[in-house]
Amino acid sequence: MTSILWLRRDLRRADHPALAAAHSDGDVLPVFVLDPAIYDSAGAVRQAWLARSLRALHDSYDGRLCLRHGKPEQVIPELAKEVGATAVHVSTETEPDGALRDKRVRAALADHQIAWVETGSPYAVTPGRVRNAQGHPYRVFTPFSRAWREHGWRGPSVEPKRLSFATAESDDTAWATLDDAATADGLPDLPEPGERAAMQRWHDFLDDGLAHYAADRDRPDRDGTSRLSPYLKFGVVHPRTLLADLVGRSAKGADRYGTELAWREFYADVLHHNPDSLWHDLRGDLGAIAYDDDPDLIEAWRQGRTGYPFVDAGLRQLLAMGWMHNRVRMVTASFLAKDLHVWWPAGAKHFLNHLIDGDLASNNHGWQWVAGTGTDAAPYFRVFNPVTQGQKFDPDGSYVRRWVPELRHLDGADAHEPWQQPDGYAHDYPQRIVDHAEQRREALDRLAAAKAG
DNA sequence: TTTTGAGTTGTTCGA
DNA sequence: GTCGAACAACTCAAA
Repeated sequence: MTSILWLRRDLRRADHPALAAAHSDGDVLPVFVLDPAIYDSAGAVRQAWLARSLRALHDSYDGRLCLRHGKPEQVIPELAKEVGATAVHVSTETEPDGALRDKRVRAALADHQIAWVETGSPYAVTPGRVRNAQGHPYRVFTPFSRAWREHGWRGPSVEPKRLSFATAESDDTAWATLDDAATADGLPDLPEPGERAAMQRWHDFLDDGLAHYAADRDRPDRDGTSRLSPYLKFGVVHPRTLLADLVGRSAKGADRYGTELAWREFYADVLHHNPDSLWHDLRGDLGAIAYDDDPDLIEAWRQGRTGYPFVDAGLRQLLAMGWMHNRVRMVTASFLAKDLHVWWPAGAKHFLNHLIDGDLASNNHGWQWVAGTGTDAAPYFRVFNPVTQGQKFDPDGSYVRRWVPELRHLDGADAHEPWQQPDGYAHDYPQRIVDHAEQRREALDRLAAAKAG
């Protein structure tokens, strides 16, 4: 018997339940489908990262990965017929578009009496499984995370020792497309692709980073995070693998890291139950908030030319690295939503376009949290101050100086307030495009007005 | 069923 | 400089 292992957000070989399931069916044909509907919507950085990750995946599957280009609902059934596969194995996809796509593929396969088998998902607990006592999904993080931990998860899946592969020709033009993307001009330095690099990074982090994680994770001027998000994005490493390694480590850092993984699972769960919340307010009942749409201000924000050093540093880091520190994601998002009064999807799209780790659920629900339209009925008055956030989390200004060369002549925390320095604008750093205190009041007024209206 | 208390990530003001 | 209170009202989990 031959079965197809259709890989999507599970580009690995280790700890892979769907692979184990396919293996137990007989010969395995590992396949990736380059679907223009998804691929074309990714920015150059994530395309390059996907391309390099797929090359690494091809290697880890002994050069047996079959790459095809096209619509999965056509490609997968055709390929199944071509190789005489009797089943298609996948990890469950829970993101809205992917879930719909799978429904179409599944229907097409059913027409040919080919089985569709879902085993595992990109999450330790598949979205939809964690429920409260009434059987309802959670919409508040803390109770979710408690229930999520209590629910527990399987141990890592044992990798089949000797895989027996089926083979099929790859689409050479698809590989060419990927190779072009992988080597495109102007790409930032990207992480080393592949499972081995991911695990190397993880073990380095366990050895050197975990002990200080709880404190350092909020410091963009330090290398305090695991930087595994690009690998988690495509399932090069599975969170279950990481959680298993954290067991028995009593340090605060281990607990905290587990909590951060729980956030990823929480937002996936929320999105699973509310697919429309991907691009629309989760809480549509808040009343109509008045938004602005000034293209010049939005473009200044995109380019990191707002005149607020911490904000600009983050936005420039995003363009330069394809990555931004989490703390700064919140601050820059707050600036767009609260200081420029722009509806969050514009910012979420910009992030997704440039982030190497751009994850739909985490990104868009993170934005909704900042905008106040998402989960967490948090106080409406939570508006980040871009200056004090910088002073607090980048106390000697080194993060700002790294990404904003116009401010490198300013010492220490002076870099956060060039307007306080006689030579603050000596190197053409832009003036502030809005007054934060004024716009904070404006944002609060608009929320109050929306409520009253 | 009703009630109670908590809710990632903040800021400002005044003592 | 430090610290606590105030900043809405609401949702939701749990007792």
